[in-house]
Amino acid sequence: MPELPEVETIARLIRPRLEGRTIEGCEVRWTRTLGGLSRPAFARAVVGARLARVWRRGKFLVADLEQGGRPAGALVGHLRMTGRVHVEAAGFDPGPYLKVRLALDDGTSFYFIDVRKFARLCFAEESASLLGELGPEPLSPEFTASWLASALRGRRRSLKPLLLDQTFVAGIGNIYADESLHRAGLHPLARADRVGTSRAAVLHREIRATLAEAIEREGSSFDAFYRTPEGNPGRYQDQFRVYGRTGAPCPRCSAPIARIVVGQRGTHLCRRCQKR
DNA sequence: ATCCTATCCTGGCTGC
DNA sequence: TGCAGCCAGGATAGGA
Repeated sequence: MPELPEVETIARLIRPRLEGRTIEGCEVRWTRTLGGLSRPAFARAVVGARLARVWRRGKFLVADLEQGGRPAGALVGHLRMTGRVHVEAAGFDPGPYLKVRLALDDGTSFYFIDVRKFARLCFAEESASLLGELGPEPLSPEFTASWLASALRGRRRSLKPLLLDQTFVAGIGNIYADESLHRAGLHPLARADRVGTSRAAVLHREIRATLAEAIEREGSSFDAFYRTPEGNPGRYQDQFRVYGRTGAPCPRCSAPIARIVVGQRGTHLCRRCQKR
């Protein structure tokens, strides 16, 4: 699923193709993708706007818009599980799952594609209203070991649901939660407030290392869904220590990787390396 | 505060 | 080979 490293990869690849472009037209094939706005209202808001800046927050892709040099709202995209993004010249075949196409002033188009219809591409006057209450960016300076240690201290939840909670920390999904917890030697069901300061520091370090390495490899493509905007799969799935490796040997101790369900999510761990 | 369940969707897998 | 049924999963909403 597109999590922080995949969305960051996408943002980096489409940024140079989008920034400075003006939207000249739009085609909406599935209204619900717009998250509540009607097609005409969406078209009125975005057509004629200039894509001033493309950035990422958590798992959200954001494009700040301008009209006549003044701020004019933002496009906020979330790929959920099967969303994909392309910026391509005329003649590109987006396939049967195209949801929204934005025609740009250089003849290319921005394609928003989604098989399962969960992904969203929304317009808002203020991007913050769609981003909600997100926790800190795990790769930013404000996400420190001491912040994490004290944030964990106040929570009684299990570690994994907490890491998946976007209001706690932004951008971590099922894959990188499992990978980070294994690397930190922490059990997904361990209670947050029982993780000590030194263990919290290890978790902090491993979350950042996992995300940074995944970005370096342009994310993970463990199924047919995630591709970069250039159509390439990521390369981090080859580095998975636990995710999707049920029964395979733990890379650290060779015990078989177990699969349990935590908060309705498939969860992978090594019972020997990750004690409660 | 935290947990649980349902909802949204469809390709792909399993079992017969 | 065909087909029914189940499953995954990010976010959110509603109930316990």
